[in-house]
Amino acid sequence: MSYIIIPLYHIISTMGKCQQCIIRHFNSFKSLTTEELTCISDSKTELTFKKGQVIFTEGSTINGVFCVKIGKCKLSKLNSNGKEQIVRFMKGGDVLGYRSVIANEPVTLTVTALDEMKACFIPKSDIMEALEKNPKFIMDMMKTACADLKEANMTLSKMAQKTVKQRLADSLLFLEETFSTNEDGYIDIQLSREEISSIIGTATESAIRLLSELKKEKIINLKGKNIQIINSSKLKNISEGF
Amino acid sequence: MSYIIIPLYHIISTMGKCQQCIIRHFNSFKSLTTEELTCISDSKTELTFKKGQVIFTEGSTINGVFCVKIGKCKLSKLNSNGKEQIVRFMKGGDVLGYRSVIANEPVTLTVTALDEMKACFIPKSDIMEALEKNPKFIMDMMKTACADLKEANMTLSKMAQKTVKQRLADSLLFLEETFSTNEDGYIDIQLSREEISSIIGTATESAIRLLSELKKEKIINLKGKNIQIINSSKLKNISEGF
DNA sequence: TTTATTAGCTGATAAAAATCATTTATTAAA
DNA sequence: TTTAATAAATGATTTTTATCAGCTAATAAA
Repeated sequence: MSYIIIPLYHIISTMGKCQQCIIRHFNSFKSLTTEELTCISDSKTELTFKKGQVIFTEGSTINGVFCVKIGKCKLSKLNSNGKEQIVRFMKGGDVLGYRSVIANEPVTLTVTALDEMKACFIPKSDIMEALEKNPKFIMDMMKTACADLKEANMTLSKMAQKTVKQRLADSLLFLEETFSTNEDGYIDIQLSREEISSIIGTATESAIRLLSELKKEKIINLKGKNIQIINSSKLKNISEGF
Repeated sequence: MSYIIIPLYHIISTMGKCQQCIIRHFNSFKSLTTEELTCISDSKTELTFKKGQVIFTEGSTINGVFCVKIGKCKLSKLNSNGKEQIVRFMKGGDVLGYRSVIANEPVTLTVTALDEMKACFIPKSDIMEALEKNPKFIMDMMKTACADLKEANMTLSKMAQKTVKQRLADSLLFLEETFSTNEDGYIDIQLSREEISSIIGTATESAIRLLSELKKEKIINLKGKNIQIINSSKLKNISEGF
């Protein structure tokens, strides 16, 4: 069993207080009492991760959860053939690693930063204590788990039943919905063609070909790694198989 | 929003007490106090479902959970193309509908009995009260949700990365592991070829063809709807892509 | 700046899987 | 039991998708 080692250079000297943190209002941590927040604030570690940096690897034991403040990351699984499968994304407000901490098991997914990320590492003991003592907190966490489960089931049935083109259309709509667009209208996430193919579970060449097709049909616009959805209703139709 | 209607004829006159029920030791209900069990026992409804009977449909609102005592059922989703996707199976000991009750949302899956089923319907109010008052119970439920989430993520990555043949091999191994074999060595679940294709997300003809192939290669044995795994290590190899 | 390396793209071909058509079993109904 | 309906099986064909090969563009290193 491997352990995660957090290098010292990640620890930022400028630590904020959890009590003043806005991010917590977007997740289960909103249910924590002032007392609990103070306790967590004292024991938390503020971390930064560079683009491409691995936060933890499949099989590792993590001794706490990561509350994502800013940035985006991918949660993926390495298959027996060596190909990566992206299972989901996380961004500011999401709590990383709660499943492993609650189940008291090693993590089953590898998490990699997709851009400059800031996250707070909160020790397992603090989380478990809050879960045991604060009924509102555990209920909130439970709802998060239920929402994640629903999402996973939906993705599963989409994956199994849709063609590659349908899945690509669906994923592009999902990415826009999840990460919004920047001032230029491009989806606010930068993914390589290989990563896009890892979301939809296809060969990189197929993903590239289908993206070019969608561009030719003027449904999307491509500019390097930037993707803009021009005709989202057409994309929705493709995703539904029409 | 549609509601579930439970016909009277389902209600069995011979109601057992939850306190004496063995099934509860296999799920979160083991954490309930005698007092809580008595309360649930008084308000529960014992139901039977015939093979093929729909327990609830995608989009319905359920006002409680189903504690499966005996029998098997499939949880599926109807896709836009009209094809069914089986997301998971449940059997004795499993709790059906907890996600919907906790999230306070309509169910997202359709549940259909695969054989003669017996289940206890426990009203939402009782479940919610127990969750709020019994920290051990909510923690147990939480662990169930986490286990389900882990499983869903694993299935997702398998679905996306494996070929149809690999998925079939994987599913057969999963079915044997989940439902064991009967005295004749056949997997103890009866599924139509269409249902098998709905697990792996493929055309029925493809599933049939690959099953025949596996039979020809003496890896499995087929006798109507009964399937026997003869060479599970070979099947494992196929599943892994070797 | 030049060179090396990686990522992205495109065509050709092979392999996998879906669809259509037909036949044969199996099960349900008359 | 006979007939009808449904499920399972198989062949032929088409479509989809993966793989291989080669090329260009973009990025990183010297």
